[in-house]
Amino acid sequence: MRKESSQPAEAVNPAGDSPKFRRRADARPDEVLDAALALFTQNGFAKTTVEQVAASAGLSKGAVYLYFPSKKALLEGLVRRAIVPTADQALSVIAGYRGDPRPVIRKFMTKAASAATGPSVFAVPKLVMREAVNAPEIAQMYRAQVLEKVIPALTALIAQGVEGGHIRQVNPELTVRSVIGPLMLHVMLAEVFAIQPDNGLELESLIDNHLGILFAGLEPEAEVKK
Amino acid sequence: MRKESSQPAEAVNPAGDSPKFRRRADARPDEVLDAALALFTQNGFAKTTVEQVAASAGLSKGAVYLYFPSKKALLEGLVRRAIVPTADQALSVIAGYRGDPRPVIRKFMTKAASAATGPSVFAVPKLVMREAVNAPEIAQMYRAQVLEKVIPALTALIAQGVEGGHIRQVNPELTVRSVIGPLMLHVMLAEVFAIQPDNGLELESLIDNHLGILFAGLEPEAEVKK
Amino acid sequence: MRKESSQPAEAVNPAGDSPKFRRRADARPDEVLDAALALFTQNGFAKTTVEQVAASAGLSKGAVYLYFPSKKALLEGLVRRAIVPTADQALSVIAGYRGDPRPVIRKFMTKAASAATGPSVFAVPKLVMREAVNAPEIAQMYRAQVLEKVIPALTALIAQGVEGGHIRQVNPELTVRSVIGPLMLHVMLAEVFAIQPDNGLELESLIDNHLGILFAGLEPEAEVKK
Amino acid sequence: MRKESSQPAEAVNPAGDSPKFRRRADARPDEVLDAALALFTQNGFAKTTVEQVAASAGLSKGAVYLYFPSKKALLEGLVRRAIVPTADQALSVIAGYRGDPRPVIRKFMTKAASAATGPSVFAVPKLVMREAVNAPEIAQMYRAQVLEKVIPALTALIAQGVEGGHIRQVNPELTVRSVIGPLMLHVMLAEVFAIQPDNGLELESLIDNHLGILFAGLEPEAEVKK
DNA sequence: GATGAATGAGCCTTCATTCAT
DNA sequence: TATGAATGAAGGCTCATTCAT
Repeated sequence: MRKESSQPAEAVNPAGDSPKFRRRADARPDEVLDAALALFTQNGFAKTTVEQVAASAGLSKGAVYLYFPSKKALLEGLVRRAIVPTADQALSVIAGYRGDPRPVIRKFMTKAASAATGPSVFAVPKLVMREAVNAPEIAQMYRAQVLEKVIPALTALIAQGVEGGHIRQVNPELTVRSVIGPLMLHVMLAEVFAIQPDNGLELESLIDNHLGILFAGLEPEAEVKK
Repeated sequence: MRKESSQPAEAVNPAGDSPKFRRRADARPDEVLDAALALFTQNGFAKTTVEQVAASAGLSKGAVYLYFPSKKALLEGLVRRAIVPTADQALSVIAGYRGDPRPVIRKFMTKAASAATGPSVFAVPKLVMREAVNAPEIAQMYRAQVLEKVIPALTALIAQGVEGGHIRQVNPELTVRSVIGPLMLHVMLAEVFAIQPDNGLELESLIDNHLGILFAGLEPEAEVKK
Repeated sequence: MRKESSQPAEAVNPAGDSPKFRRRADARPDEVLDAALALFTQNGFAKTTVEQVAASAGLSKGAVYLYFPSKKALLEGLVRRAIVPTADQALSVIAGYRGDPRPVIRKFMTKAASAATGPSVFAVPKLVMREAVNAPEIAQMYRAQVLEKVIPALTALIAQGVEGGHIRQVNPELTVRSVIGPLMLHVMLAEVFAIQPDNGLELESLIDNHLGILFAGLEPEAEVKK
Repeated sequence: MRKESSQPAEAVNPAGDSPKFRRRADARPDEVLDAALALFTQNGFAKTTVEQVAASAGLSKGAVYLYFPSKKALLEGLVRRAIVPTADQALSVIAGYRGDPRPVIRKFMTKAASAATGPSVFAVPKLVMREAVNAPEIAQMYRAQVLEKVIPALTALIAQGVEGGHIRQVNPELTVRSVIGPLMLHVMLAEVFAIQPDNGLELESLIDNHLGILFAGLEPEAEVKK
């Protein structure tokens, strides 16, 4: 339920941990990032002090700088850590699929939603959106590493669906917004404004309702009055 | 030497309430807000200094405090100023409508999109989203004054559409996300990450494509394979 | 005995100064520099904090930054303020003189020595020497603005003396070291190591003794056993 | 993997006092000092970190503290190491000489200059001058161990030369400045400001030119117009 | 002896806010 | 009203020094 550390943190220190003052070796950077993620998410980047991060990770302020050269590097590290699994997961589902895109889209959405149970999965994207203005390099990194992989893949998925006649003639690029947008808004409303549907933030229901409409709307023969 | 406000500030205050030559009268606060909006949007709240706002509005730093008691009050003022027209516009379209909700939804979306040509319409909501964490009172205000008016209204619109048999049996609350989400994502991608479809940020195309799918998906008889 | 401010500080505020809280207008930067000079001289640049400078100038720490953008800018300002009078004074004595250089050298040395009564005249050059390593831009500035004016001028003075047969055939460039070096060493020993001749730091005696030897050594007919 | 010291560290400790294979034995402190000298000279004391010194000496940061109790102790050690040979060399030349001081002065200057080919000889004095303010104890040490031996010795040398009628009636204490000052200035200009005569930093030429003038100026019969 | 992770004090710099004029 | 000099609190970052291993 916690980080998927890029370092094999546990393997390094397999023996029973001694109480207070142990060199947690390579686990430390990840612990710092965990603390940073929690605080950045809760209070925003600007309002979080390095000292808070350090304290929350059980270190002194100076120690943070042993692992990250600057406060901004924490943000960058956070994004970098989240990037690989995210993008890979997404792409592994979509990769080179041919046929009706709807089952794949459902799988994709379900995966995203189930991952979203823990707070950490959407935390980074949200952080990136919020801080993009103040840290354009990081926004750029996220764009290059995540968005420009996931969006084109989805676009291609839809495009081939159109070409294969599995779904209606739609603009694939724009349709990607129709696929993801509702989920994003749902999460945003909930986490930014604490606005939830009456019976809670049930991602499953949201996805069911959303895909019900979306998939019907993509039916080839569907024709509508305006 | 004074900056000409980009908003027709005079129009806001059309009544002849200035004695003889009061300098742009009560337009001043509005000019300050204009400056603040531009800077907050561009650089974020935290990275914008009061002095920058003052300079950009053609005032001295101290003068800003004649109109606004604190920096945060600028944000609040910005939101407050944007709230009334936004909510009213939205509600005036939706208010107590009975029948197929789709034409109304189209009108609503078109209105939003056409207003969005200028940067200032989505600027405030985006600002609020970004700064909600740091200024919960303001998020709360926005929620109370805008979201909790617009969302329930849309929900009701959809609900009565379902009840009247004009659209399929969907969850109205969740369907609101399906209506608005794609537009929001479209704008966010464009403005935060500079990701646009190949032929530019055409809101019209987006809305056409989006509503094409959405409305088809809402057709009462539409039934889909999964 | 104090600063030769480049700003007409007194002229700005001619009326009788009111007690505590007066805007000292353009005098402030100079006051800050005075404080900085004293502290940098006494404790070195690195060991002096901006807060000390501020306190010594009767300001808050933040106020220093109203006048100087950084701590290093204080050093730069110090040097810049000292540069113009120094170089000009020196050059005005030497400028385009023709004939026996010795009287001019005496005048030059006397001027330097008499100026050296106050602490501030040699303070800046000493500061520059000490901090040259840490602030190469400043060393460069001093070099360009002072040294590369004064040294070539003295070199030319000596060169024409040699050509005119007023002094012996010496290497003018190297002879400049023979002219200035003893004075510099004298001051350095006194101020860095508190080493003074038995009867105090009498610059006059030093110059008399030094020029006595130097001028004799420059006599055209002088010929020596080794 | 260990750095080869640029100084013949072994030569310092020629006696066979190492058991079998003690790693470079007591050379370690010397290597640390070598590294410190290089870095202090290049970047100044304050801007050099202990870690840099350690790295440059091929040790860990902690190991430096096995040999020197503090950073300042490095400076002290540097000075202490340089003191004995310097002072002794100087004094051995001058000690109790009777007669015309000029040949001795030439020998003294030549020795200093030839030693100055390597950077290390003047490095310590220059370091001391620069850091004297921040480390008064060290300045005091240098003064007591070097300056107060060398200067009085030179003074005595000149004094007996005057008494013996070998040179003109000059103030011996002040004349010491005339002897050493030019060399010091020459080196300072070159190393602090990179100002050299047209044909390079030829100490030989400088000394020839300088002593030519000086010795002529000290001639007993020399009498000059002012 | 040797390592290097960790500490903690300290300094430069920024900026919202105040207030004498 | 309006100014802008001045304040003071706070935060990012560095680095000499310590200490468990």
